Amino acid sequence: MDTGLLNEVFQEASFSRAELSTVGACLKKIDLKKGEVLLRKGDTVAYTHYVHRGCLRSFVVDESGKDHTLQFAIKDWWISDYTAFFTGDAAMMSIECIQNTTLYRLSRKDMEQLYLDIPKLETFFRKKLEKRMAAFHRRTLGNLAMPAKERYQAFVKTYPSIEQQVKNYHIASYLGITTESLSRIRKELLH
Amino acid sequence: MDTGLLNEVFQEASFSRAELSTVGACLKKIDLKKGEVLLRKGDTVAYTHYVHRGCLRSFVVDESGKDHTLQFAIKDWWISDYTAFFTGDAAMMSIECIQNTTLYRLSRKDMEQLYLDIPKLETFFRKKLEKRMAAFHRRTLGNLAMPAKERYQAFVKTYPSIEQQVKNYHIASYLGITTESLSRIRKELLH
DNA sequence: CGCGACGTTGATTTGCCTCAACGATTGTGG
DNA sequence: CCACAATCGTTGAGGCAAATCAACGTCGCG
Repeated sequence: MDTGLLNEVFQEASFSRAELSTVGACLKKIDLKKGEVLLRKGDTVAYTHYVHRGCLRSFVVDESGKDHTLQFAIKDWWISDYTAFFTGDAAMMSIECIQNTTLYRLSRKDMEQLYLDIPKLETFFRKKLEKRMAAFHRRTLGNLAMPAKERYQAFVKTYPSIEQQVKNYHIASYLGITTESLSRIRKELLH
Repeated sequence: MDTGLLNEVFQEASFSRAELSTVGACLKKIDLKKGEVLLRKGDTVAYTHYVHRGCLRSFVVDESGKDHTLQFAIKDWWISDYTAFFTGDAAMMSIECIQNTTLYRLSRKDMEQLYLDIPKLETFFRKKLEKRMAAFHRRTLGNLAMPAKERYQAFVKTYPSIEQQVKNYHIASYLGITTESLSRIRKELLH
């Protein structure tokens, strides 16, 4: 992995050239086409993934067949089923590509070792995780509190770049409404 | 704190008598009456609490004044705003007693020190936290996927002892419905 | 060109909420 | 220990947001 890309991945932290190269040796590039599945519900989760290009979504399908998008991940995001990644349990969600995507994956095992070699890295990932948890928490509370129109507006405001990249039915599935309802909400918002 | 109680608190783990007494020295007993507030939204969170007797709930109030119960805690549970407890941010939720309650509290500072003295304790709490996160995750997914009647049935099945202890309006607030709706759901479930 | 995937629109239904009234239960002061 | 109030739970009527069902426009692509 080249230095420029590594600087991009870890831009927020300040790692030495040597540290970056240690980490870089553990990252493996993965190319996936639109529609390909990165993680299937029930799998054990050995990796977390940095998104360099493209877009993915994590989702669950309930008993009645309805599809619920939990998160999108675009450039510069990390994605995995973190509960399963850390506990070793089977994945509760699936992850698929909704565009052609380039990832760099990092295994749990390498991560443990890197934590020992480069303590700063543990802080880096802990902060990522805390941010993710807080975001998930906010989203959950938002879902409890807000009607669909406001949830949509909040989504557009928070993730403008995602809103432009993904299909309507994925946004609807993220908001927990049907494509028809989303269509009507959008119409209404054009005055 | 007496040995019997300490054995109860840490029953799942196997700590030596000396270790238990080290931990015990950091736990402080707190008695609270029904209605008293343990943690207020916006507070910084210095403690986590073991519930020895009674019942509490964590909750948020949204802009329209609606009350949303996030979790109940009865005997043998630990409760705090863990996101805030770990990050040092202001609490996003409040916690109040819904029965007269006896707690044992542990400060973040003592916890850090105990982790150094008794590494096994870190594992003990990490597992607690992972279980809590997974439960919260499942609940969130359940809320997305299930109608109110099924959410209620799932709640009764998962937490039968809580269902018997708390008021209907707290259960309704946990399920995200009104007391009227809960009343009607219950009626329907009696064939 | 024609087919499939996607988005929109309309008509109808449904689950839950709101508002309002009324029993039941609990608690408290006389 | 009773009386009365407050709290809590139930029931009914009416309304609304979003779902469902169904049909139709549009775009991209073999």
